[in-house]
Amino acid sequence: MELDERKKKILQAVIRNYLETGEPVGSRTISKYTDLNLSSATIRNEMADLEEMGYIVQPHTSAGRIPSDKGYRLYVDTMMEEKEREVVEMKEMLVERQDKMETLLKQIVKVLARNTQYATMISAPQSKGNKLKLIQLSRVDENQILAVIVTEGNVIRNNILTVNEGLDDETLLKLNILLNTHLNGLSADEINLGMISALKQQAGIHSDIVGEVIDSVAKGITAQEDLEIYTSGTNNIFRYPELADQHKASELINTFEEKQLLGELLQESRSEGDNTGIQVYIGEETPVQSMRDCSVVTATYELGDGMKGTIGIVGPKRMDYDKVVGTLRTIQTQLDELYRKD
Amino acid sequence: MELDERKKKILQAVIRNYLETGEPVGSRTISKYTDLNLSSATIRNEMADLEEMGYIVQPHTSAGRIPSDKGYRLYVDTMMEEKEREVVEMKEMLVERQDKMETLLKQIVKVLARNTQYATMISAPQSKGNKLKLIQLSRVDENQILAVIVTEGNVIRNNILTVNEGLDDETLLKLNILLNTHLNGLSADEINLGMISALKQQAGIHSDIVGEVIDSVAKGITAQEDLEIYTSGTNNIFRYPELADQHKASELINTFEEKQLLGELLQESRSEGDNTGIQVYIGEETPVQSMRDCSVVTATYELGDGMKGTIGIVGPKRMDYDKVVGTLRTIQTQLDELYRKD
DNA sequence: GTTAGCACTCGGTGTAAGAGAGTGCTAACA
DNA sequence: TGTTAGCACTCTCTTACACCGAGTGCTAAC
Repeated sequence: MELDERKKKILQAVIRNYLETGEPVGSRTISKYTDLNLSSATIRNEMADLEEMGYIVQPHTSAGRIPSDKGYRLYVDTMMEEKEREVVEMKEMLVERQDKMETLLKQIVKVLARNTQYATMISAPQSKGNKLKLIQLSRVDENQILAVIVTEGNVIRNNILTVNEGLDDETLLKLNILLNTHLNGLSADEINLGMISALKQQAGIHSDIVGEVIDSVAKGITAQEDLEIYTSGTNNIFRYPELADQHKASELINTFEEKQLLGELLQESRSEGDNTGIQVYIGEETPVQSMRDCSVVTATYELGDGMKGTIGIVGPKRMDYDKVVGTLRTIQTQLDELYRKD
Repeated sequence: MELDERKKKILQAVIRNYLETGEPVGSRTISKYTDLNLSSATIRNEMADLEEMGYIVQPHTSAGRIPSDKGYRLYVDTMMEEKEREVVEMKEMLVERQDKMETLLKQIVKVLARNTQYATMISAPQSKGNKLKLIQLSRVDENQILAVIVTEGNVIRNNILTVNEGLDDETLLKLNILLNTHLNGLSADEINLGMISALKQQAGIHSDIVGEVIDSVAKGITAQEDLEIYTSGTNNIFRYPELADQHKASELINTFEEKQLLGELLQESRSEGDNTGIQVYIGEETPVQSMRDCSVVTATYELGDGMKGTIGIVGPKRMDYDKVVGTLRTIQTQLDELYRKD
């Protein structure tokens, strides 16, 4: 059977209608809604075909039809009309670059959640390929050293290193200079073991302790660390009855609290996304178990130079894809503009 | 009417039973449960009295009784038998002091949530009265300066200050020395305006920019900042049917996500707590609207020297008070021991 | 190919009946 | 006077059943 133009139109009408109402949609509704001027009987025939082809399903015998995952997929791939959305508040909020990455990210998810009414998440930009701006070692205690590492985009990371012996001020100062002269401007993947051992040698005399410190710092720079993720609007899932039942809600909320799975999801979507950096997972396509009744839309964003992170929006399968994709696109653009000036 | 010994025993039995089952408890159950050897009819009479006195209520005419807020209150105040609880995992986890406060706090709430099966929260220890260990200014950009402030207990705070003119390295170094010599070892409330302006004077020549920087640092030290709060186990609320309905769950989860109200709650409980630092809010007693069907138990903890924070546990009103209070007590003790060594 | 008509299916709602748990009250008992 | 047995009563919860409405699939006519 072929999916001709008329069938497409009907499918689109079914989906649009279902997105709005959340109720199974029947032939009569379509007959009145569209400009096809067909009777409900004709629509019924066509819908039977669409069902046979797997684009729509009947929850039970005498109900209307709802889109299947395959139907949504077709819609997202070929029928969606992205609405370039004005993101309320977004502009004012982002006009001024936040000093701290953390604040910026928290704001983004919050605003996004308010705008879309879905649950949102964002992963901090990965520092891989991200340049080191500053390393600062300071003594906080007899044998504890604070290492502050600042990378491009003012991502600040603090590490406390415990050393066996004390280090005197002078050594520490030398170390600071040494590390900064050699490492600043480099990105994490440019800092390899060879370079580290060269540094250790150069540190010379106190090589033991110094080596220890350098190791820790190196680890601090390289470490993916536990991939920071910020979320917002988790309780929006209660807006959608199909997600709000106890079991599903609990699982979802747990996923959002644990954050680990979210990390993997965002991570994966980044490598998979198409050239626009936007990726849509519908129902079972989602790699995260607890989201099998949801759809997830992710967007990769880029701040300046190679600093990439991912934004994710989680909602019911009948989410407003047009709006969500449009909104994400807007944010991508705004972030890009904001940070390109560098 | 007087609350004699027998009535107390019956009340206690009612509460104990209700805590376990979550079902209204009837006279027959009590008659069999207790060692009072009274018939159900007698119990019925007593229960009618208890209801009249307001300690128990009947959800509807032909149901058993459940404790009222007043009943719980009496129970908590006079009948509870704290169980000194071994906190599973706690010991291993805390044996080694965490380098970073953040990690420690996250671990505590997580372990606590797993142990109690309730929702948990913790506020970071307030730096008020908490001594400054280190201030470190570093330049990250032409006109951006990173101020790292470390206080007792290794609470690290990063601030990025934007200055109008650049500062040369030498000035920055001087500033570092100046700030550290004068401020280290002081607590936030010892650092007042007079001291700041004295410092500014001393900074002399570059007074404008330097003043600006000092101001920012001072603000950084003093600022309550947005009171950091960590939570865990929010989805535990789904374990308790009386909290799991859509509306309540949504509200609760929202409260836990927003965190602001939690902050106020923890803050308040700190000042109110009795001498043991443990405070129980039952139902309507809670200052947070969304928790009016919950009970909240808070405990103030102290790390070393004046660094106080608060732990909170949120569950249904029929929470296992004995266990929760016992657990919190244990944690108080352990944290105290751990940090007293200083 | 399209449409009108019709029998059929099935979920949702409303009502009624019955079971079960628990109470309050009365009267008898120690 | 306090305690207990007995009983009628109340109220929730479950089950069964009927009914309504929405929607379908099919057939026959256009």
